[in-house]
Formats: sequence, structure tokens, C-alpha cells
Amino acid sequence: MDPVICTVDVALLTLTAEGLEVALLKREHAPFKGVAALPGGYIHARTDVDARDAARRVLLDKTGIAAPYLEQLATFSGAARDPRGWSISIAYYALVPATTIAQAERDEVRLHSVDRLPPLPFDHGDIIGTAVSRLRSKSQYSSLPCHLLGDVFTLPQLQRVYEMLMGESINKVSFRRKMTEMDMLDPVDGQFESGAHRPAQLYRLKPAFREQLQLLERGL
Amino acid sequence: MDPVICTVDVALLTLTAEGLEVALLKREHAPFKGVAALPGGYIHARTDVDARDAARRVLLDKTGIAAPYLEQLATFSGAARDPRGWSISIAYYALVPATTIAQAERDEVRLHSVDRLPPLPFDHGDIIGTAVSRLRSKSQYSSLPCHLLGDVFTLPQLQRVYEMLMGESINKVSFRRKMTEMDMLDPVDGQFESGAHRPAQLYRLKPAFREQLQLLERGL
DNA sequence: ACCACTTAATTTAATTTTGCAACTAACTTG
DNA sequence: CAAGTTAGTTGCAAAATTAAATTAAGTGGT
Repeated sequence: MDPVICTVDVALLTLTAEGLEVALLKREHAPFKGVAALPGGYIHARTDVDARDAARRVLLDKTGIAAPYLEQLATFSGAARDPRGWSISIAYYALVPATTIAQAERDEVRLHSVDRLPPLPFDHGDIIGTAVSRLRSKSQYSSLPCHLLGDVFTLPQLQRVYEMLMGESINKVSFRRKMTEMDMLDPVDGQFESGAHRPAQLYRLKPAFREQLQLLERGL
Repeated sequence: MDPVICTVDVALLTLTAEGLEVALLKREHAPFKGVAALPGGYIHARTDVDARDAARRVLLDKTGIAAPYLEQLATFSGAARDPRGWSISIAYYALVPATTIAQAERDEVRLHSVDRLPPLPFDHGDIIGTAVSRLRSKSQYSSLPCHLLGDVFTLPQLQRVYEMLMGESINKVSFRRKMTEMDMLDPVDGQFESGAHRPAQLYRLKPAFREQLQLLERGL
């Protein structure tokens, strides 16, 4: 049984005015010390229940962010990806509203547009690319984009999120029909949004879909 | 860096008259010696290029089947899944036509309906469940089911495969329109199928889609 | 040779889904 | 209170999907 380096990496994604961004941190140790990279680390078999638990721990330790939407992405492995030897990275992706990263108040955490990434160590570029593809793909037919918004949000806000992810504008009526069909939102009554115009109804993701995605039969 | 047991497991799926079936083998070594389980084994860091390479090797060694459609499924991990200690299984799923398993002539390889599985070691039940869900899900909007048929096949055969996977009958006209839209089949001309009725046109999957899936914009 | 039967494939018509445009509603600001 | 802006709804046309009917191509029995 040959020794294998076992790690987890997390692509923490968020949506800002700049578009889709990923959180990177300067590495504290060799190899690639000082280079911006995904938050990641060794699996601690003594304390981690499983890889998901390790990913959650690493994300909390390195970014101060707890319990966002976290899903396994894929496992990257091989002899060539790490100079220390044959290694495995079980990669996860996490989605948070941009405000969560600001509230974490960790200056080490820097957001980078996924379209303008610095040179990255290991195969972190591939991991981010895979995470972005997965997010964009699942946005076509699921409730996933909700996790990029805060606790409550309006339908026009949600539509803008879907549009940014899919890269195309969606018909307002169709969008609303689909959201009704998905049946994943609870109206938060009595509350509205401010501005010099008609306020919009606020909604909250139904509790059943905080961890589990709701899928759409025929896409947006 | 705590030691972690690194393995790969392969859910080899095929479609027979009985429905969707998975290949199981009696384990040769402890733990669970003699119990039917998925083909799997340790990663050989000395010789395997990456986990996919390990999965291909394990599948060939244990079942005699080479180079089918093989895709990473998910990684199963944790302290509880293997009595030997904290372990990882990078699980893959493979699709082959039923004939390929017959031709392999390995009596150890036994097909089991995915709906009537024997008690399984480790979390192999979860792995198979995840593989079946993934196959059924991707069958809704991709060329994946083609890999359950042989080199050449007719559209009615392919439609029956899609219908068995999705568990519902599909409108013939819609199905043909979608297949045209996918643009993944080459007609094999001059050849037809026999029987006491009108023979059907034979097709072959275009070479570009033997490894890569073709996706459908809005599902079947 | 021709008729009954079976499955393949296409055509036509009915139904459902989607997308646009116009409309109403609710707010702020001058 | 009029003008401007965004939210949300309604009605209808266009497009896509499904169902039904029709045509095509074979086998086998009489």
C-alpha cells in the first residue's frame, strides 16, 4: 500500500459587481509558499469524520466562514500534481453571499474574478474551472444560485443572479413561472425592499432546500 | 499527516432483459472475504498515473474488461466505512453492453439487478445507489445511454434503452427529433436489422462522443 | 401471388409551453 | 400631484411537444 498525500481543497465562490469570484489565500508553507491558492489542507484522520468534515474544517480555519452551501466537486489525483509526491485532493465547492466574506474580516482572503486568475499552484486552476462549469451548468435547472444571495431576497435580485451565471437575459414572465414551478421560495410578508420605485416582495429559500437542491424538469 | 487507506472502486453497469445490473465479485481477501462486492483495490502510487488509471487497471485485472466508458462518480471517505481504518474510495462508474460482460468469460463476475442487491460490504450499496442515480439523471439530457449498447444499434433499440433508464415511455417523434438535435449518430448504410417486419436503420456513435458526452439543451 | 401481421418511419393535427408586449401597481422625487 | 422607475400581471402569438394517423418495408401462411 503505497503512501498517498490526502488533502481537501475548497473553491469558495461568490458573486459581486465584478461577476463570479473565487477566494484565494497566500500559502503559509512550502511548496508554493506565499503564492495565492485555494484554501486547503491535509485530511486529519484522527479528528475528521470524513472528507466533507475536513473541507468544512479547512474552510472555517482558513477563512473564518462556517457552514455555507458545500458540495463535493471531484477528486483530483496523480503523481504529477504535487511536487511532494503522489497526491489526492478531494475538491469541494462552496457558495456564499458576498456579504459573508466581508463579515468574515480576514484580510488574507482575497477575491479574484474567475476570468482573471493569477498563476495558481498545483492544479488549482483546473479545480476552479471545474467548479465554475459545475455552478453554471447546475444554474440552468436548479435552485443552486439561491445560495449566492443572503437569507432573504427579491425575485428581480434572484433573476439577475441567474442571468449573470448563465450569461444571458431571461424573460421575466418565464423566470417567474419557473420559480413558481420549483416551489422553493417562501414569501416573507410585510417586508419589502426600498428605493425610488415599487418595492419588491421578499422571499426566503424554503428550509427543505438549504442543503438539498430543487431541480427543474425542463430547465429555465 | 495521518495515514489514509486509498482505494478505487468501479460500479460496472449494464442493461439486460432484467433491467439495470451491476457487476459484483466475491472478495478474495479480508475484510469481508468471500462476500460479493464491487471490483476495487488499492491505488498503486508506483505505477498508476492517477486515480482514473487505477480504476482502469482494477477493472481490467478483476473483470477482464478494458476501456469501456469510465467516469468519476464521487469520493467516499471516512473513519467508519472500512474496519481497517480511515479510508478513501474514489468511485468510478463504467457502462458496457451486456455482450461485453459475456465475452469477458470470467465466471467470478456476477450481474445483480440494482433493485435486488445482496448485503454489500463497506458503503458499496451507497456507491451503487449514487452510480444508478447519476446514470438515470444524465440519461435525461445526454448521450450517455449509448454506451449501454454495442457498436451499432437502431433508433428503436436506443429509445428502449432511454425508456428503461428513465422509467417512462418517450414519444417516438420527440425522441427522434432530440437524437437529430444531438447530432451524435452516424448512419451505417446498407445495413439493417432482421425480423418479421420492416428493418430499422443502423447507427453508430460518432467518434467524438466515445469519451465525451453530448448534452441536450433542454432534456428529452 | 397475395393477404394478414408486425415494426419502422414520416406526416398531420392537437395540445402545451414559452416569449413578447402592453398594462397595472407602488413607490420616490421635484 | 405629475414624472420617473421598477415590480408584477395579463393576454396573445409563436414555438415546441405530444398524440394520432398514415405510409413503408419486411416475414410467413395459404
